[in-house]
Amino acid sequence: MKVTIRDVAKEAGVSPSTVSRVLSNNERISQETKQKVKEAIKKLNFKPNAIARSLANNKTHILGIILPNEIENTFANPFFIQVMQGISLYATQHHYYLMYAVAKDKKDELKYVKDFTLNGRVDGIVILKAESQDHTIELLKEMNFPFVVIGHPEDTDTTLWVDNDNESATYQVVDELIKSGHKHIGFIGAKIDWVVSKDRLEGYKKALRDNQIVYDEALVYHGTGFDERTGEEGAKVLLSKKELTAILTTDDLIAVGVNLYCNENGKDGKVLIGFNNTVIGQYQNPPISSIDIQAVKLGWYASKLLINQLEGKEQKNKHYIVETEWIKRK
Amino acid sequence: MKVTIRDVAKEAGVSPSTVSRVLSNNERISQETKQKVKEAIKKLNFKPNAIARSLANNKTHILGIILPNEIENTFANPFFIQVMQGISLYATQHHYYLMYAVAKDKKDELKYVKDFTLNGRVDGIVILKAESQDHTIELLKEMNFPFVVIGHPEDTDTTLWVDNDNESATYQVVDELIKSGHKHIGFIGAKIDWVVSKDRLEGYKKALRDNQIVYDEALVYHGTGFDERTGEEGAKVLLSKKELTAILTTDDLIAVGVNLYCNENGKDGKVLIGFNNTVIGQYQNPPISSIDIQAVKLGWYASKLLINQLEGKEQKNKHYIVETEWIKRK
DNA sequence: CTGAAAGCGCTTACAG
DNA sequence: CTGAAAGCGCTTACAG
Repeated sequence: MKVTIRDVAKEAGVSPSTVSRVLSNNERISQETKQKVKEAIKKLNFKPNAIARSLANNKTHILGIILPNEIENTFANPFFIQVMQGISLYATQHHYYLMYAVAKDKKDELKYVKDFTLNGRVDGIVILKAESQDHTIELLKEMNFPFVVIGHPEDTDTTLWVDNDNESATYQVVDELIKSGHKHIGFIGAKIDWVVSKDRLEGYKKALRDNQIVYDEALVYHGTGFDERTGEEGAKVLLSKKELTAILTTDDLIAVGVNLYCNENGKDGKVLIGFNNTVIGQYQNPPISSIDIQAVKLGWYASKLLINQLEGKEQKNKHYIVETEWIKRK
Repeated sequence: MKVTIRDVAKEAGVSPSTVSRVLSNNERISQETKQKVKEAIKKLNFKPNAIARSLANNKTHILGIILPNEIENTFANPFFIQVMQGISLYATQHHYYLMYAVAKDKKDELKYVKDFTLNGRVDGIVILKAESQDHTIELLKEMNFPFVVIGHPEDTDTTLWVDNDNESATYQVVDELIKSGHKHIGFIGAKIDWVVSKDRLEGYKKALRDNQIVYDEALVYHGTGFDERTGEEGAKVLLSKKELTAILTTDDLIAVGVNLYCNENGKDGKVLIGFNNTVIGQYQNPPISSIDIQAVKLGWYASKLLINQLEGKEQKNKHYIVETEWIKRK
């Protein structure tokens, strides 16, 4: 039923080896036989079996993407699908395929990584969030299995990664806010375990310091995730202690939560800034300013780094910093 | 380096065939040898190679998901990632894996479907959007390749599919609006080529008819996608012709666009309804009512239908209707 | 430039 | 209950 390389060989009057060589574009094949084989391939509508190739080559040409544990809260956030799109953009152009798995928690994540790698399902892994002391990353390194991290792993030298410069992004915002007169600027972030949270807080601190403003813990709140609840909770906690004129949050959804709390409690008129430049921030009332992290590009570069490594290409850059863009609104 | 079934066989003092039988839980293996083999597997930390298994079995245990062409506009919409999560939920429980591809347009979609199927990369395909006269679906049927459609294909008998009852969802809303006094209800939808658009319009029409209201084309606008632009455009067009007290749209993002236009042009105070129950609608000012289509469930059932078919299970239901829920706000 | 043979790591019908 | 052998559909080192 299924047409194989043998059928093509018979049709073209050559050996299977020759057909295989034509398929892989081997140069030591005469134009003439190449032609014959190509015609036979066309005539029989032959498509090489990807699985058999993988087995013979010991390469799947598949990348495995692990969507991280906290995703459920965050599924409203277009970050993940945009990253997946970016990964896909580069990968398909270079004839790589993509598998994904949704991990319920960190343990689940490890399970999938083991499954994907040890059973030979994929050639490389894309990790979508780095924690400090990340067990998944440790395992992958130990196994010496190719992977790339979107985010900022602790070990920045040997690991492939792509990230924004989150520290300088928040630095820039806070610095500008201070220079335009704001004295009490709040910070509301997600889990402080996440490297991304730490980086963003660091820029906030540094900007204060460089402007001779004393860092005040009472203006900072660490929530659980990139969600509205964190925003509402954070606003409630911070605003009960201090008067703030601006609040920097680490996600548009958090900013939306803050906005909600402020509107409901007559605390409006504050400058609010989020991250990710989502539609939801854009259509808030008032619209929320946001730092665009360019998730598609993050995915694209991650894909590029990993695939280059898999193809054994020399690459000077073991990581990329994707520019952020502060979209000011109102 | 890599430990294979032969190493395990040697370690356990049996043949590779026996190891294979233990792996596949063949019943005709004595408890004793089963024990020996299991110990050897553990000792050597053996993991069977998925690719080799696939080749021998002629089954990949992989499902291919084609994310449709119009997705770029719609990436803000959590629908796709939720569906992917739902598919994953059922699939991983049943030891299936997932590949995805992002299709730029219909032609691209066909290309991926051909690639996935003809090269033997996947056992089944999930299509995320049905058009009328859908070439992808036609091809899959012609090839007799297992697939499931999320949405409502034209051929509802032989094809596996999962959908909401979009017609009755809009019927219910419009009927209730009329009964509570609304006489001029607008309808703003995405491309009318899409089956989902047709179904939603159909429910609107039927509710009018059942309430002895004449259908007026001037109250209906068909845009290009599930996006704000369609909403803004639609609002502009419809509201220049008629006074409307309520507008039913086929997506929260469309409703957001309508809201924007209304707020900016002093046309506020209208009852606005969207689809998908997204965070963005929820945090609009005023919040937008929405019909929750339960995208995770749509994915879950699609996965279930397809996998059951692949496993050769008898199934009476060749399709599922996932309940919608009208989330009323304000 | 081309072919025969062995191999990738499994599975399974056949034989015992 | 278990093993030897052939096979899944490719690739590639070896020989010519």
